[in-house]
Order: sequence, then C-alpha cells, then structure tokens
Amino acid sequence: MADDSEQKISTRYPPVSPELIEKWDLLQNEIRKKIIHSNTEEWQLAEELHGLRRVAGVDVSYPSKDHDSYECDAFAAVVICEFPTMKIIHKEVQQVHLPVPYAPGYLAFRESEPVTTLLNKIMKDHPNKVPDVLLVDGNGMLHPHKSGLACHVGIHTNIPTIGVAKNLHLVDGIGVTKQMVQGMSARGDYVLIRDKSNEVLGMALKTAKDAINPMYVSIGHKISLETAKNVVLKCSKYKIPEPIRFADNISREFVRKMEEKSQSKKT
DNA sequence: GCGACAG
DNA sequence: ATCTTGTCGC
Repeated sequence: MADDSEQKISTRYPPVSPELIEKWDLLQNEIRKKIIHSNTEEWQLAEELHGLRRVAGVDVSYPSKDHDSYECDAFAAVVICEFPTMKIIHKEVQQVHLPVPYAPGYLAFRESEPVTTLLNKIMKDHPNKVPDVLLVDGNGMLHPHKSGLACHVGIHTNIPTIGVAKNLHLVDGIGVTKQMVQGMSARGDYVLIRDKSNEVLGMALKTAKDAINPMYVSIGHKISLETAKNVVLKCSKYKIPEPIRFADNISREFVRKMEEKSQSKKT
C-alpha cells in the first residue's frame, strides 16, 4: 500500500537511503499497532495520581562538532525522581554510539535503541527503583505516523510512557496557530492537537506561568492523554518537567567533560 | 510554487 | 540537538 506521508527532507540533514526509510516505515507501523492508548495502572485512576512513586526523565545530548554527521557518539541519561517531590533517587549516564543520523520523523531510529538499553540495564540492576512512568523528550503519538520516539521506548520497556517535546514537529493536517498558543494564559491551560481525521494526537500544554511557549505532550504507551497531562503538570516546576530537565543537565555535563578531555589531549 | 520538520 | 551575552526577576 502506497504511503502518502512521505516527507521532503531538505539537504541540511544527512541523507538516509530510501531502502532504510522504507524499512523504518514498516517498523513504525508495527509499533503503532502495539500502542495502548488508555490507562493500565492503578495509580492512573485518580487525578491525584495516588500510588505513583517514581517518574523517570530520558534525554540524549550530543557533542557540538558531530551532532549533524551521519553517525556519532552521544550521551544518554536517565534520571529517576520520587513523586511528587521530584527528588532525584537515581541517575545514570551512558556513552552511546548512534549509527544513523537524525531525520525529521525518524528520531526513534537514532535514539530509541540506546535509551531502551540503558533503561533495561537500570531495571535489571535496580529492580527496586523501576520507574512507574517515563517522560521522553520527543513526541509520542504526535507524529506523522503516530509512532514517535516515546512510543518506541514505551513498547520496548513496557512502561507507561509520555512524549514531551519543546518544539512542534510538522504533522500534516494539524492546525496549531500562534493565536491558540497565545490564548493560553494560566499554567495548565492546553489546546488539543488533532490530525486530518480529527483524531487527537496530543496537546500544547502550558507548563509554567512565565513560559511563553508550551510543551507538546502526547502519549507514548499505556496511558491516556488526560493522565499524561496530569503527570507532566505535577512534574513541572519550570517549563521543562523536572525529570527531563535533570536528565538534560546531566547528559550535557558529560558531553562537556568529554569535549574538555579531547581538547587537553590535543595540546 | 516553495517551504515548514521532535532531537 | 548545539552555538552564545546580557538581562530581568524572585
């Protein structure tokens, strides 16, 4: 069956072979079919999220020099926070090799494998710290094929997962205007984002009072969008939800250390 | 008609 | 994602 959602990717991205794209599209379809769109856990039943103990943030940071090359090394970080205090109870960073470039719509094929490997390692080594829900920086269902990075990570770890993106990724048919975003004044305000067939893919959510731009929230796996919104809000002190913000800081820190190291080596 | 495009 | 300075405010 022909797929009309093929995208034109400008030359600023390293080229990915049509064969690989074709393979990725098939894999994304498989992921999409496996996604559970509703709540599956006890703690998701009440708005107060009673019983939710641990929330993990997942992020990958890149060295400045080769983040745009076909393959590169990067640092993946997972930070597990206690809910609702957001106190860090575990953090783990891993240097990873990313064998394929970033291509719009195909972030999962760059980041999901190393991230799931790290998560599975934590689950094995620290079974008492296994997170109840994952916050992944990137989209879940708010994606051209409804199977963004957060969906992949959720399916591969079998943990409820939420996609949280700082920027809106282009999906044809969605109508999100600046006016809608400007219309949000209070923390917790949101605008649902639907596709051509009027299906809800995610939402623009105002997570902080003074944040001009919203966060884009969508489900990854085993959670409803309504519950996902609650989790993200309760984890957000600033614009970026705390677990992701921490994971971001830590992975960046390691990138910086690595670059300093390679600098002194040259001299 | 061209361009827009998570990280 | 990454590159950067100052600046405003609690």
